Amino acid sequence: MLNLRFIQENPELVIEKLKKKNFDASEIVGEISELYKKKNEIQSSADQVKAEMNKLSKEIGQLFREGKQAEANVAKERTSVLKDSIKQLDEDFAKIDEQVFELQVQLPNIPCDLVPAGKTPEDNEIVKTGGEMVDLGENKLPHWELASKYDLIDFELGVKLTGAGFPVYKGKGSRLQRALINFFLNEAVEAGYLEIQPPLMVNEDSGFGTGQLPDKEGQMYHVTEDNLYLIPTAEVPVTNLYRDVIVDAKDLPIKNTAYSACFRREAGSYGKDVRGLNRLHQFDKVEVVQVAHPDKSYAILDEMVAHVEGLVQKLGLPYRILRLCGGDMSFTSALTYDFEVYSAAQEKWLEVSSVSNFESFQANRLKLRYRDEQTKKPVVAHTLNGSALALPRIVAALLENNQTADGIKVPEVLVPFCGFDTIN
RNA sequence: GGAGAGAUGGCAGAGUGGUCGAAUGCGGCGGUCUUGAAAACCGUUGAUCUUCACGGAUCCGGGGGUUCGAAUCCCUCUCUCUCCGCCA
Repeated sequence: MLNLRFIQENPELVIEKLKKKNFDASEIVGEISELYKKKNEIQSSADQVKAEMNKLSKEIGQLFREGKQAEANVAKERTSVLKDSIKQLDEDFAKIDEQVFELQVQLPNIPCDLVPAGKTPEDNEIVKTGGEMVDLGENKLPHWELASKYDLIDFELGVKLTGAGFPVYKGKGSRLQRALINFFLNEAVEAGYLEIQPPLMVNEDSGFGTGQLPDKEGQMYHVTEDNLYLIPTAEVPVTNLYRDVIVDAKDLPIKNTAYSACFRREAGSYGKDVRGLNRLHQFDKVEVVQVAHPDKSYAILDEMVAHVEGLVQKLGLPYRILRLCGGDMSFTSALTYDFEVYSAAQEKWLEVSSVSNFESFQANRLKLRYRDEQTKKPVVAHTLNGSALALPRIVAALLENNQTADGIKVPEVLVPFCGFDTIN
């Protein structure tokens, strides 16, 4: 969420910048401004009355100790007016504070200047294309057919056990998954990330901290009995490690990586987008998260993009990197790069990673700060994260792109992890 | 699931109605001493809101109440720990 003071001091800027996200903030910002002024007025009145009350209470205590009962009782009578007034002011304050907060959380993050204008995915900017496109010829099979041909993934069994979108991986299919997870984690650890194994369920506070709640409630599986949410990404528990934390400036950047299963309800998805591995309710992903000094966060974003690029290159997949346009970006992001790999049988690009700088948007919610070395004061940090990588679509592309008449070739980098070089 | 205990500053831990944003210890920071370091000693060390500033207000798990006055008393919720049961 955006800082209140920042909104108050830069209303025009906020409105102008949010236009790029196709968000008309003028009404909300206007209301916030008005309420904020009122809030300050109430607070200053309340503070004054409270100060008087505190003073009076001390005097009464003093009188009692001196045994001046009568004087004390006279003074007591004067407090009742103050008391009522405090109660009223506190109520008004709480109400208006709540109103401001509700408006505040409705404002999306401000996109950074690099973000291209646009409304739909077609407006995203392709910043780089890499890897070799393969020509599979006539007999190419989509990954779901390959998965069934080599008995790697059983979608029907998943339906039997749970429902659509919960595939069962078998044999070399399962081992390939495990190999990818290990490969990705090793690469991240080598790049200096600390490996974390987070809980797969989080509470409401954590959901709020990273921005899933309150708005995207419907995207997460909710265990109502215990009021816990299944994580849609390891970003949620890992970033929330730093909720309500003030870190030393010298500990920045903090680099964490985590493998986790991810759970998404994907309400509203339908059609051929959900075929095979293209869109699942449960999938595996390795995530990288960083907590950064504000001055460094954009350099770090580039570093993270380079890390993810290294992964797809090592896997030998044709890829492209997109800079998301204002209309396609998430609510919380200031700048996002998406990675897509080309799935040669489906003949389409599949999103496999999203790397974002949230600047202080999450950190404001999280109360995640670092202590400035000069001023010794807490300053809100920046947070970033990226998939490195999400497995299903990587698997889809690997199966499709590497298919031959004799079987599916496994990328060399994965062979040490899975123990075979061909699926046949 | 049953029974009990507890939640205080970075950590440990005191505080059962006013002088308590809170003793003390550890840790952190600055200094003295030292060739340097350690030890010792001295000082310092929470956050938020508000104000140009002085200052003021709020915060002892969350919410509510009693009182002139609450970390302290009452109600309620949440969470944690211990023991028993069950169990990977």
